[in-house]
Amino acid sequence: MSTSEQIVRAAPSRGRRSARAAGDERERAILTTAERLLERRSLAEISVDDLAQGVGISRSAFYFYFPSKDAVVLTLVDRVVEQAGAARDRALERQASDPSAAWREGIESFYEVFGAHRPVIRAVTDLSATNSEARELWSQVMDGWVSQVTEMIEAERTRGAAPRDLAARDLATALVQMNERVLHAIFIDETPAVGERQVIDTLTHVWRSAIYGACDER
Amino acid sequence: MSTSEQIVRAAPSRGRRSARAAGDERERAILTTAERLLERRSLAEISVDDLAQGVGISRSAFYFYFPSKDAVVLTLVDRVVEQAGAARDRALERQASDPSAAWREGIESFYEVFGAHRPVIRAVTDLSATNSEARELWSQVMDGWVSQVTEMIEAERTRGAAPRDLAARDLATALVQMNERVLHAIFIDETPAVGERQVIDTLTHVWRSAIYGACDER
DNA sequence: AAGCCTATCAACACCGTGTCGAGAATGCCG
DNA sequence: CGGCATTCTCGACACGGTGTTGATAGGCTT
Repeated sequence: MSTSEQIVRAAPSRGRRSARAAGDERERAILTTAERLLERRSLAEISVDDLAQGVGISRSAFYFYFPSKDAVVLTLVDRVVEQAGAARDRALERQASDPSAAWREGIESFYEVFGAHRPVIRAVTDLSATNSEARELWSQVMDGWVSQVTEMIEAERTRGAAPRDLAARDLATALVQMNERVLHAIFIDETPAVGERQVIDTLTHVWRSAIYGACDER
Repeated sequence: MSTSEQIVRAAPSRGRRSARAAGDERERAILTTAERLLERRSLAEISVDDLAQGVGISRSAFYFYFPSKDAVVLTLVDRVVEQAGAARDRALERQASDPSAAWREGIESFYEVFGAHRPVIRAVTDLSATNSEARELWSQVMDGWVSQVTEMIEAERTRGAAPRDLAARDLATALVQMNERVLHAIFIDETPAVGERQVIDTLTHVWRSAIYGACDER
């Protein structure tokens, strides 16, 4: 806890050109408005004008703060990405002490990070249809999870607890993508979808059996 | 010439208002043009004008044949859906004779149906971001697969070959969605993605172990 | 007061969509 | 043949959304 970040990450620069100003408030207001609107409507149904009106400025004033609607979403996503990274690291630490429980906990954090920001998740996947930056950002997130899981699988194999039939990375990729897809379906109320009450059990079962189960018959 | 199909299938009606005409040819030309263009560019990068020019008619003439760009894609998808249904039924028949081989074969047909129409698949997922009809159509396809797989799992359980830990339908949903996501990633060259050579093995392994493996520890 | 940022907006140019009404082209029937 | 309907095509328009630009206002510094 006690996150004492004094230096703001010089990072992405998706927002306004210059830093520092009273209008920082406006910038944040745009972000929260976007998140609020995304709870009710899909990204495609939200115009720059909606965003501007939601904050009480004109459409063109919006462009002072963000170069486009997409940039707003990407900024929102950046935050979630950061949280996802933290959750991932926490899950890794846990593995050292209790490998068997780690899978379920990893899946749970996946669920929580995604679930806490459903509108943002929905927006970034929608955006990925048209925006390559969104695709790259998201694939970076996925890649982080996959690498993590690959390492974890390999650790279990080294320990002698898991068989070596498949390339660990392929297996990890399939499992992580399953989680993404299954949770996404739940969060946007698709049908068919796994029941939300059972989702953790279901995913955990598939993970465990796939990782520890031998590949008897080819 | 001599096109002697007098009764056109009363089917989907996505296309032109009236039936019957020499312009049937044009309608088909639009569809093949769309499929061709989708091989190079994403749906968002294709305008109605591109489609019209590709066929050699004016943009407004296009609207005589289809009410919108989306309708063209949906028509294309209808075909694939039909093929998917056929592949699905074939897989089911196979199960009766050899339950153990059926899983792999089912996954292979999934792979083939998807793979044979990559541009169309890409288009319908992109379209789902903005078009509810696309979402419904696709979820119908998924639901078909899930129901099929649920039955197959239950058959194996009745036979005493598979344990009953999880709700069969939840498990089936997770597995089918995994396939969708994993194959989709491969087909649109995402990273991370499972290696295309190993994908059938990887997916089959996860399916088998999840279906036949007991859920030892909760 | 002069000058410089920050912030705001109206007006404009642009692009893609979908509609409408005015006709060609084609074919059928009397 | 000539008249009429259906099929098809197009130019012109209205609309809605995006992103840019140039003019301007207010505040803070020096």
